[in-house]
Amino acid sequence: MPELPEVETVRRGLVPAFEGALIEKVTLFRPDLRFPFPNEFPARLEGQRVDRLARRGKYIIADLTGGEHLIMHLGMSGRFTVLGQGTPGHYAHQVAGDQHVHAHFQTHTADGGRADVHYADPRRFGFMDLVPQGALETCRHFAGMGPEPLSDDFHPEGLAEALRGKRSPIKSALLDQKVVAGLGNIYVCEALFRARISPRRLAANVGLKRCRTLVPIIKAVLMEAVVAGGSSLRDYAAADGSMGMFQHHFDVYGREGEPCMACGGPVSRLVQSGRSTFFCGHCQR
DNA sequence: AGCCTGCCCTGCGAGC
DNA sequence: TGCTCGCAGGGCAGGC
Repeated sequence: MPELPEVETVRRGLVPAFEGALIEKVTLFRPDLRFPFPNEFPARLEGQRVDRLARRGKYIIADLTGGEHLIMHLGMSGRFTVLGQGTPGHYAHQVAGDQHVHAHFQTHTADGGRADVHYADPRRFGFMDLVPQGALETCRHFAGMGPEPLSDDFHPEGLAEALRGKRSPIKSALLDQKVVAGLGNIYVCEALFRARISPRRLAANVGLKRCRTLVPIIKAVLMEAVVAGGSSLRDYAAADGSMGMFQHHFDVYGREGEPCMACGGPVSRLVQSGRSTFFCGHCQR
């Protein structure tokens, strides 16, 4: 899954089941996702309470009372589903019928309710990890990660500085989580279109002036997408199973050959860093 | 040092 | 209908 808006939508969907909840039981249906689960993973979670469910870039972070942080990344196809106590039959059916259930959390929520949360990831690009208290910023997942795009830490001056001298195309630079956290292929394409900046433009040639345009646009695109519940293409759904809606608002993503919303010319596609870029060659310079 | 390519893995739709 | 191919929202190791 995906980019910041989708991860944020999933985080919000998990809050009722996780935040303030006691993790009673953890079951692993296989020993690994992309990487092996941490040693003694279920035992280190069971009996822990989740103080807070946060997000950093495309990661969801559960702060555990015992001190460790549970890091969750959904990769490309990871999906959390929250099932209430009232649907045990439904849950059993899903577990029996779904070959891709890789982890299952049973929680006792703060208001006395119970929830079953399961994580399934067909493509297994996702992973979970445990990080010691106080080591979040220095752990391998977050060391060097760029600012949160929706925070005040992300501003035109900072972006211009991060891009200075960079020889890669702006498209690739914005996908780099060290430049800014949480952006992925969809929202970079959309933001560059709105900013009328060519994805091929060298990052070094996106100076402060263009950053003053680009930064507010990145924030706007992400905020709109969060409000819409993210974008559902193939794998993504929120933790309650609902679909995001922002895919209906794409200007360029996935629209190769279709008319540009601004000039009516055809939307183009090219491959950069092995990924599809969608853009309007007429509007974006 | 920093950039790019290839790879991890499975599923799905398009095209034959 | 059934096969193969290309492609998919991410991140990392390795090579240059």
